[in-house]
Amino acid sequence: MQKPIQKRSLKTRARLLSAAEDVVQRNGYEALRVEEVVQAAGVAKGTFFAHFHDKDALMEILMGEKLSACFDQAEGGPDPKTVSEIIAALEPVHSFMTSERYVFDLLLRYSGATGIAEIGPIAHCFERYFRLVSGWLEHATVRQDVSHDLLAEGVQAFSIQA
Amino acid sequence: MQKPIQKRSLKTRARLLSAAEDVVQRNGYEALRVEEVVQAAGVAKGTFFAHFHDKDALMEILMGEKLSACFDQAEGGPDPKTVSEIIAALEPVHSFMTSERYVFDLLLRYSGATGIAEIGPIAHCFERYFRLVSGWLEHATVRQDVSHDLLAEGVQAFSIQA
DNA sequence: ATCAATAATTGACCGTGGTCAATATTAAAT
DNA sequence: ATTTAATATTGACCACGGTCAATTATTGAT
Repeated sequence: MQKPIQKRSLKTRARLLSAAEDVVQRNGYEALRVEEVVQAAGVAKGTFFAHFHDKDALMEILMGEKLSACFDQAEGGPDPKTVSEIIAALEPVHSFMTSERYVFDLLLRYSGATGIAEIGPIAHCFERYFRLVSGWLEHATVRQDVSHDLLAEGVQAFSIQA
Repeated sequence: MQKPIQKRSLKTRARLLSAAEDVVQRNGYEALRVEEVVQAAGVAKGTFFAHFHDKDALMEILMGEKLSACFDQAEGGPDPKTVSEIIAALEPVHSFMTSERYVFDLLLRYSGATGIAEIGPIAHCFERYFRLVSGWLEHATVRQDVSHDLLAEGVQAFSIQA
């Protein structure tokens, strides 16, 4: 009993996302302007907000995709065995997280640590972060006196503080 | 060799702060509008930004004062000895932190965990949080296998996650 | 008291995120 | 092919944070 979606709508949404990626590529996340995106996509501003609840919602999608790509890469390679290997494997993720203050703040806000809000793409990525590290720790040469889950949680918390 | 401050300026600043407190009292932090504050204070909008770099700077001051008051109260009473007593003593702080999502997000952003920014009133409060809890833990009946500082840090991290 | 230097205030103006009634397009039913 | 109901798009408009050249008030020097 949900309203059917016209294919025109899907195309428009794809154009908006593609245009947004281009804009980010050029000037980074913080500098993105909705006006710029809709012009590049060739639609009116109102259309943007028919597809995304607000600017942050678009950002969540863009950053979620970027993070996912980082994790894909990290999962693709061989499992890191030592602490420094783990750090090296996570480097792309952390590099992205700290690339712009705006990015970091938004990631934190939607990480799921902060809230009631329904689970979004970024919170999903943080779960993946946790599972990935936890899995690595299981077969790595690290301290064995605490559970892997707790350590993974520690790594996550540390990465946020640092 | 710093520019002298006229007393008129101090009065204006005091009026702005007082007006802002009234506004918050009525409708909470999130709903505060700069326009409303300057009207209540009887000054022009430009004056506001001559006294505070941006809206967040005012919020930092207001929330910092509120937090400080909570800590004053917590420090005034007898030292809590058990975990549940500690939780009870910190209840006003945590209650305030979670009273509005906007408040929580802003506190987190200026907590000092996130950044390069120079230390402000909120980061100062978080330091106080740390020292206070660390001091309590020294004479409390809690696990002794890890340092008090580490435990205090854990409490702080926990309070942020929860 | 007058003047000069500078601190403080003003308010019209701007940029940008977000809204919504009006309009256009789609697609199913006949 | 028409009609019709639902979906998608439009763009003028608003709200609100922030800017800055122009103006006014203060203060110390003479």
